[in-house]
Order: sequence, then C-alpha cells, then structure tokens
Amino acid sequence: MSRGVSRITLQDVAREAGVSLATADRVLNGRAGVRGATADRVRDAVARLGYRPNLAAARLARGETYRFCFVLPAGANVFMRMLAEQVANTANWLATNNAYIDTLRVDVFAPETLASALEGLIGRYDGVAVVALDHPRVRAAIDDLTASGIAVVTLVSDVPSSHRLHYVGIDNIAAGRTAGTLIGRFTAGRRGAVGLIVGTPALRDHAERQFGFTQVLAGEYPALKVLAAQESLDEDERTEAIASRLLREAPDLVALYNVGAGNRGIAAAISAANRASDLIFIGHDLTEDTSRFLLRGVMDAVINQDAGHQSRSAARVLLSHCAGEPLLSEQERIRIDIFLRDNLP
Amino acid sequence: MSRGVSRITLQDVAREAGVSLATADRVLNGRAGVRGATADRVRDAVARLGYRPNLAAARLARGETYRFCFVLPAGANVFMRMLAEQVANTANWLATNNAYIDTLRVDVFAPETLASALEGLIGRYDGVAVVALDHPRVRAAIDDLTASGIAVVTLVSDVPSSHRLHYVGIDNIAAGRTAGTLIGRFTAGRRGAVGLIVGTPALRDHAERQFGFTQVLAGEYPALKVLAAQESLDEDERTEAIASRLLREAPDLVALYNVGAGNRGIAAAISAANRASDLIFIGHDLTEDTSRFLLRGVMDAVINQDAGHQSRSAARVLLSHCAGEPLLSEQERIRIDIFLRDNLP
DNA sequence: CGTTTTCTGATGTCCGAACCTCAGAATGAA
DNA sequence: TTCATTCTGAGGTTCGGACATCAGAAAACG
Repeated sequence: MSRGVSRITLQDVAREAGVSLATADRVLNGRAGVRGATADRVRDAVARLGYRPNLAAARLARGETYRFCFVLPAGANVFMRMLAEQVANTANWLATNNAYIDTLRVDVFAPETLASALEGLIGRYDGVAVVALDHPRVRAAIDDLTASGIAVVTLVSDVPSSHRLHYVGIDNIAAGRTAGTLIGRFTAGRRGAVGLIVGTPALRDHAERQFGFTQVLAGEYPALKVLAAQESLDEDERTEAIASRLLREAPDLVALYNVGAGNRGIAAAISAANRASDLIFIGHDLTEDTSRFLLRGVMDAVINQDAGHQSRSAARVLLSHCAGEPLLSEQERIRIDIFLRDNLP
Repeated sequence: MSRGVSRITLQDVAREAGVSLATADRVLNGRAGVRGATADRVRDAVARLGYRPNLAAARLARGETYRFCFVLPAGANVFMRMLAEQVANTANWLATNNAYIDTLRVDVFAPETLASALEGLIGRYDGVAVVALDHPRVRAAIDDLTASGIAVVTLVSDVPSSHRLHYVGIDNIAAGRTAGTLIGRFTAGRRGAVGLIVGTPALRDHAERQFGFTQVLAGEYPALKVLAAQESLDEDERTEAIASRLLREAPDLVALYNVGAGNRGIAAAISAANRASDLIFIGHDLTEDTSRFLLRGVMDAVINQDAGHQSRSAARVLLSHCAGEPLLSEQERIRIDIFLRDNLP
C-alpha cells in the first residue's frame, strides 16, 4: 500500500543515461532516430536500474481493446459445456482488461462449416481460439486467419501443421499412454480383454489417445488384449449399447477405456451387469458424473484436462500476443491430470 | 488492437444515471455524501451498461506499490529450492505490477526462530507468504502480523488455526490417501509389508500425509501391513540407510512410500538391492531426480504440488487482497498432481 | 420563512507510459 | 565552411480512474 517505495520509471532511466525522456522512449519502443551509441547508453541504464515498465500504465496509454472469438463445438457434450462455461468466466475477467470475448458454436465435425465459420472472422477479431478438427480445409482457414494478422490458438484439439500461434491443450498421445499404464497396473496382472471406445477417429485427440493407449498395452501388458475400437459419437446411448455388448460378448473383459465422452452410458452398463467392483473403467474429463462414478467405485480413474485452465490460458496467450506483453510459458502448459477417488478437488 | 470498440467508462455510467462523474465516483468508491436514491440510480446504470472498471487505469491511479515477503525454509531440499526459484520468477512478474517480493530464508524447524523472524516483518511489508510450522508460537506470530494489517498466506504447509488469509497448498491428507490407493492398486493384490518414511512428524504436511496413507491402507488393503514410520529428516543419506534396512529386514516388503524429501537415497537403496522392477515406490515432488526415477522404473508414481503454481497463487492472493481486486478462486486451488512415467511434463 | 445541513456538480491533479510535433543541436558530406 | 541530414531535447496530449476541493443546489430543520 505504500506510496513511499518509489518505482523506477522511464524518467529515472533517462536521467541515468543522460538523455531525455523522449530519447529513452524512442529506444524502448523501437522508434527510429537514435544513434547506436546513445541507444546503448539507454539500454545500459535500463539494466543498471532494473527498470520494468509499469504494465498498467502501458496498457492505459496504448488504449487498445482486443476482440477475441472462441469457436466451440455446437454438439453439447458435458466437457464442452464446461468449457463454454469457463470461457464465460474468462470473458468476465478479460472485460476488466480491455478485451472482449465472443463465443461461436459450430458443428466441429463438419470441416466445411468450421472452415467457413473461421474465415468469416477475418477482420472482425484480433484473436481466435478454436477447438479444431484436423482437416485440410480447416488448416487452410487457420492459415488464412493467421495471414490476415489474427492470432490463432488451437484449443483442446490441435492442428499441428497449421500456422497457429500456440496449442492450448494436452498431449493426447501421452494421455492415452497414461490410461494404458493405469489399466495395465490396475488390472493387477490378470489376463483378459480390454474394451476401447472412441467418439470418432476423425477427431485428432481421440485418435491420438487411442494410439498411445494401444501402444502401451501392446508393448507392456501382453496379458491384456485390446478389442477393436468402437465408435460412440460421444453419445450416452451408444456408449451404453457398446459397453453392454462388450460385457455380454467378451466374458474375459477386465477393463474398459473410453477415449471420448459418454461415460454415463458406460457406467449404466457396468452397474446393470453388476461389474463395478471387478471391472476397471477409465475415462476422460472430470465432471459431476465422473466424480460421482469415481466415488462409487464404478470408475477407477479419470484423466482430465482442466477446462478453466485451458480457457484462461488461451485468453492469456492471445492477450499477451496482441498487447506485445511477455508470457510466462510455464504457466501455459496444460497438465494431464489423473484423478482417483482420493484426490478429487 | 482496435481503438474503435469503445469501452464503457465511468463517464458513461454517470451520464446514464443522470449524475455527475464525481457522484458516480463517490458511489463506486464508497465515499460518503450520496443519497440512497441517487446511489441506487448509479448502481442501476452500472448494471444496465455492464460497466467494468478498467483495471489498468485503477491501478495507475491508485499508484500504490506493494511489498511482499516470502518466508521459505533455509534447509535446502530440492523442492524448496525449486520453490525459491519459482518465487524469483514470480517476483519478476510482480515487478511489472507495482509489487516487490523479498525472500527470507529461515530455519523452519525452529518455531522460535521462525516466529521472531515473522514478527520482524511487521510494518515493513504489506503481505507475507510463509511455509509455516504448525506451532503455537508461530500461530501467534501469524496472528500478530494479521492484527497489524499484514495479509498472511500460508504456503505448502498450513496453520489452520491461525488467522491467515488463505492457505496455498494441497490437502495433504488427500495426498496421503492418494498414495495409499496407488500403492494398494499397484501392488496388485500381493500380500506383504509397506515401508513408510517421513521427514519429521513435526511438519503438519508430513503428519497429514501419513495419516491419510495409513487410513486407506488399513481400511481398504488388509493384505498390506504398514510398518512403523521411519524419520528421515529429509536427508538422502538417512533415507538410503532406512530403505536399505527395510529391504534387508522385511523380506516381504512390497512397497515404499516416502512422505518427504530424500527420494534419491531410497532410489539408490532399491537399485542396490535390485528391487526396482518388483518393489512399488511412491514419493512426492516432481524434480529432475524423481522424473528420472519414474522413467527408469525405480519409482512408480510421484505425487506433486506444482511449485510454480503455488508461488504465483500466493502472489496473486496477496496482490488482489491488498489492491482490493477480485480473485478467481477457482484458479487458486492447488491440485494434487499424480505423475506416472507417461504423463511427465 | 430563513437557516443549517446534506447532497451534487464542476473542475482539477495525478499516476506512468505511448505517441506526437517542432525547434535546435550535432554530425556528416561537399 | 556551408548545407543537408541525422539526432536529440523539450514539451504536450492521451488513456480511465482515484481522490480532492469548492461552490451552489436541494433538502431538512427550527
């Protein structure tokens, strides 16, 4: 609270360097018209005094506002609903920082729709965060946005070959591997079949998780045989049907891994078959449902990517890029969270 | 980057409410001299327009600087060194936000020393973050700080009965339970003894982890017998000696849980005994060492509390408290991270 | 009704940096 | 030495809110 502790301002730097405020300002903002020797003196003074520009003052002086668009899938599975909620929170926070978020919901499974929605953002926003489908049309749209000077970050699901500025999300191969290791260890050396349910292999994150999972099980747990992946389209009814069928038709089923959404259906099937206590069931995304399933012992582990963190991180990356402010990259790494019954938030 | 999108300022609110800027300002800053009816009109206008004060402008106008002190243990175990490093990073970030951090290293095991160090901070800081020992003397010192108007947060290890503003850290009972469940499941139904090593039961976090751990093992894994806890004082040589002795004297040892630091010693003992592949070893704090142990299969899981997150969180809590700014409480929850070989950062 | 008290408006300064202009100084080239 | 071309200094304005002062208006009071 003290007003006594005097900050070092650009004034002080100028005085220390023996130049005027204007010159110091020219050097720090990279404006032309300063001799090299003079510029060095200023930079020396900055280093000597440990000058740090006052962020608040800089922002105020710049007086810019930033408009961001978050493009989220229209299909409302629970995780995406949570993400949308967190984006709303983030918007609330950004509003005090001269930045505004619009949310756009599009059918992410339709590459054409997504791509043209993205192209429609050109000129209207300074930054875009998108839950992207990895498809050539979408990649081209992202590159167009980037080329038009809009900062683009991919959210949750990446398009690595595009020119996006940053990917905010987890390493899904590693997430799949993590699920594999957990199932391998939790099945405790038993021999048997493992059911694998994916939303759709068209989503890069699902495909990657599946890859990492089978890689670990095939390589390190030969006693476990992974059954052919079943597509659920992330729908509860379909996951329930699939899980019921697996439970019926594979009598040696020891574990289930659900790569996508629809855990409720699986939990229902497991409970109906009375297999909660001996069947290992691992899925993604901590929700009200999945935490309940963990507590009841229907699920054994949940692998999570924090929706709030991802939303805030995307906003921070966009904001700091647009405002030319430094970024704490370490803070922007999204963790692969493992939740057991015991470490629920 | 647009300058076109006009923010809503207090001017707009005043106009909308049909009052002057001065009156609107009086209402928002809780200054006296405004009739109730008028104040309501202003508040209505705020709500109608969705006015959000510009954080940057507010900070600049307030023109205050904040001084924080981070009190860390002098005994340099790896985690604490990492924490100190992260505090330095945080200081770097805070410097652009009118806030300064000093770091003080004291012997945290000596309650008298810690308490008097804390009392010495009165009047010199606006906020204090302290890795606290739960001891009456220390609690009293924290309460004195609080009473003198200094915001105090406990970091990593809490003093729940004190008047600290906030605890930045994990639920250590839950962390111990998590370790218990992991060991229970990873031992795969085997019968045998489990070694338990603590730094010192004087540290609240160690005691709590031990409690949670034994609670789970006793309650849910009757095949595992937890041996009497051994004190290591967080030193590698002592943990190595303890682990070696356990390996020697308990032939049915199936798992080891290290509550504190000193994982390097345990890893050495396990490797020497050639038990890396069958003995389950779980410890805390992700470091260069423990990630290597995970990759090599010497350790099976590491439970972590992110030092960077804790440091930033403490700073944010102190800053927002002192500056009277809102806090995103969700962002300040420290997770109990579980790391396997597969989800290492 | 006048008078006191309580409100309200007008106006200003300040915070620190970004960005601008213009005059004058220093420097280089001819 | 002169003239053109860089540099540099001095000064101002702006951003939006915090905080202060003072005059005048409205309300409360006797």
